[in-house]
Amino acid sequence: MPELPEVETIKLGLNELIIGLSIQDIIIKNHKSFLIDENIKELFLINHKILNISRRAKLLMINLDSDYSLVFHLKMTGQLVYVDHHHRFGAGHPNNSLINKLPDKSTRVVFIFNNNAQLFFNDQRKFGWIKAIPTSLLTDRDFFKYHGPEPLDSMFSSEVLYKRLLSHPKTKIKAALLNQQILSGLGNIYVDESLWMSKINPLTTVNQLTKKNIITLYKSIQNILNKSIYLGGSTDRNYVDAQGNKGNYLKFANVFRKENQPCPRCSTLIVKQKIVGRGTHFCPNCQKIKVEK
DNA sequence: CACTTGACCTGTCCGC
DNA sequence: TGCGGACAGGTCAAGT
Repeated sequence: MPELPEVETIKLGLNELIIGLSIQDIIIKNHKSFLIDENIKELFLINHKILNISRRAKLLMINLDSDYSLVFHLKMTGQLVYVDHHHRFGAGHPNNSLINKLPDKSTRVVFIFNNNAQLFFNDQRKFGWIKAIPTSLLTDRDFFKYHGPEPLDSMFSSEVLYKRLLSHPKTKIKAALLNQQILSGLGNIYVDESLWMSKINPLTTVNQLTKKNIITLYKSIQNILNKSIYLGGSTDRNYVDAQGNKGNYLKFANVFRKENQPCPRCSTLIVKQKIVGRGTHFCPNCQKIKVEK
């Protein structure tokens, strides 16, 4: 599930909801979701205040005044939903059905705050995880040493993308863009959407791409991610934001989950096929493999 | 080095 | 209606 825009949307939501609250208790219903030493929990988490929320790649961090951070990876089906039962029907709390049913059978961890509101970590497939890590270790030298650049960072450029892709010349572009070490934050949805916008066939190897292809790809990635953040991310199945609301990006998607529907550019029917182990959507007409002469 | 498969889990959908 | 298999926004490890 959550790729960069979804995690960013959750971050923006939590920023409006939980800054300044302190953690009163943590109920762990599924211990594999949050392996935590009891002493660390008591000393650095309980009774500590939330300073801010940040994101790196697909990871979300809740940074505490103990100099510890809660790090979340939502994997395929993770959700982080804030519920204030005392204000459930008040301003800013949409009366949506999900919120009114929490906790439910996929609730794995519950954080209870000093205002009695709760943050639910739900995760149907149990792939997601939470870790408590000293904030000082959450750097690109340390915890994020295997992550590529942020696609929306001002330091990221088409030259950076070109250079990083070219270190894997024989890799198919679909696999390269899913590789978090090359570029972080993209997943299956936004890779397919970016390749369509750039008119690049997902099976093209990196060394078959022209510099112009990569400039186009760079711009497409930034466009699509920004658009998706603006639209609150993509809800394919499980994803919801910090208040339990679905994202709207897929209403505007060009290829993802559009198999057998006409390509918005040329009306050829969109194809879905398994490429590098993932369901891949593309237009067989305007995303042809072009070998450089 | 690049690619495939299987694992981790639960739930849904589709065909028989 | 039931049952089996395929498939699902992600990432690892192991084997070819």
